[in-house]
Amino acid sequence: MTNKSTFIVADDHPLFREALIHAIGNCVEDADIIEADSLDTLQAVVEGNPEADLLLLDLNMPGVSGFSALAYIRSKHESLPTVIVSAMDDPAVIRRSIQHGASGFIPKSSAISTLEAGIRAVLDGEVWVPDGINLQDDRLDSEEAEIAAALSSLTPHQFRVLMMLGEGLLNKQIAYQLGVSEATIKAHVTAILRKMHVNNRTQAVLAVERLRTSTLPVAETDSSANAAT
Amino acid sequence: MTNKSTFIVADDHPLFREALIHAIGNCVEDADIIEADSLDTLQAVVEGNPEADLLLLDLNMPGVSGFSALAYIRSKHESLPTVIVSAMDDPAVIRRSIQHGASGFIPKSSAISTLEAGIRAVLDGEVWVPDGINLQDDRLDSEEAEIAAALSSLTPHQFRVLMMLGEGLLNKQIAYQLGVSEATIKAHVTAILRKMHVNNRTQAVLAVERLRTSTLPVAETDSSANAAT
DNA sequence: TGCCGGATTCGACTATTGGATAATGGTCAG
DNA sequence: CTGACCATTATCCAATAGTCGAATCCGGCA
Repeated sequence: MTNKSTFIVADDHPLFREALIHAIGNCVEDADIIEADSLDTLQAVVEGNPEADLLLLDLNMPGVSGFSALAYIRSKHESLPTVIVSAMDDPAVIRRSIQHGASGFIPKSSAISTLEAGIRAVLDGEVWVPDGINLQDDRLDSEEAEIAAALSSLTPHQFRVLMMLGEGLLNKQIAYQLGVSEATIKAHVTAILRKMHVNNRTQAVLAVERLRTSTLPVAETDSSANAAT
Repeated sequence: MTNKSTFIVADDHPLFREALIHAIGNCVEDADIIEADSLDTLQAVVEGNPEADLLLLDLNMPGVSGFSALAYIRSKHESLPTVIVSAMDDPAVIRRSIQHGASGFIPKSSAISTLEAGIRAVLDGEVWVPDGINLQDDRLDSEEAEIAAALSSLTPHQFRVLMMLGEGLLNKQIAYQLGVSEATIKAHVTAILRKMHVNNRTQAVLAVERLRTSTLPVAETDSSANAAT
């Protein structure tokens, strides 16, 4: 029992899941593999297997945007090492992944041997990123950290509803898709707005969007304000 | 008259505007310079000077997100060459700028001589981008092109309102800031939703967000897979 | 001058959203 | 078992959002 490892592979692309599973097979013997191809299944699988040894997570699953799922899952399951497997190999994305709690980042363009090396390293407790990526001192943008903290305070249902808000759905549509009454969704939305410290759904969606990918450029922050007149 | 050039410099950072103006002075004699530091002033200036020779536009002005302003202004003033001057020097951003109609892209980190070279090249009718950037065949993402097309169908007021929706403002707040009644804003919003082919403000905001910066990763399309087996 | 079309404006009406409160049932930890 | 928290639903109410029709303004243009 104790030496049988459990892996969760979350990616909406079946062929890619297969590739990942194959690579895992080369890293450990006798591994339990659980697959997820959507936010729904991912949540169910993670909740149902809190003792899993590793989560391989695609940054882009249907129903989840950018770092939201990573930040959320990490906050709920701190003992579950998570490796991001993404088509983006932008250094900024890699750094932000680690800052949001990932234990590794493996570009989808990696060679199989690289992929396996990454998995092994993380299983050994290391933080693994591609060669040439400098993690050093830079910290998570404070605004982004606040949003991540707010996300971590959400319940699983609330998180799911928030992601659906992020698709521009009406309460009524969300209620239908989740099979509950509109009143329930309204209660969730109210709770979400409170926890995210915003006043309406549009602002909640904008907050989530900031965890998507590019916190724009360098945001001139400093400077003035005077400009106005 | 005819040989006096008019330049529009749009950037919210006064010091940087000054630097740009100085560089322009080294490129042409006797130039009329008009400055803009916000979406409001930019719109006013562009509308009021349709015969300007060149627009130097920052990608990040308060009140405008990413490529929205570029796409919009280009569609309304096709004869106004526009050069993006941005702190981002990501090749993808440069390519998308050109795809959205810019005649050039000059990183803010450029040497002054480079900046001037870029301005001269564009004034000569060329398309100028930093060395090493390959513009080649790739086309604008079709979804992004649809959004840009929708933006180009908006009236100036509608565009301004849409950008304010993008900040999560209420109709009431927008009405106050623009000095009109809430009913007017509601009418604008309705028109915007129609033209953008969406059902509510949140979806409109999400569409605009897609022109912000990173059309996420490479959208799995191709590949994948092979890595496997 | 006078007409046309689009942009802008606005009020009235309806739909959706946001917020407060309350009640029920399930789960989990102490 | 009991209390704490979550999910669910309902009801009621106030605020916001969105639609429709209409008046006004404004820049061409015959």
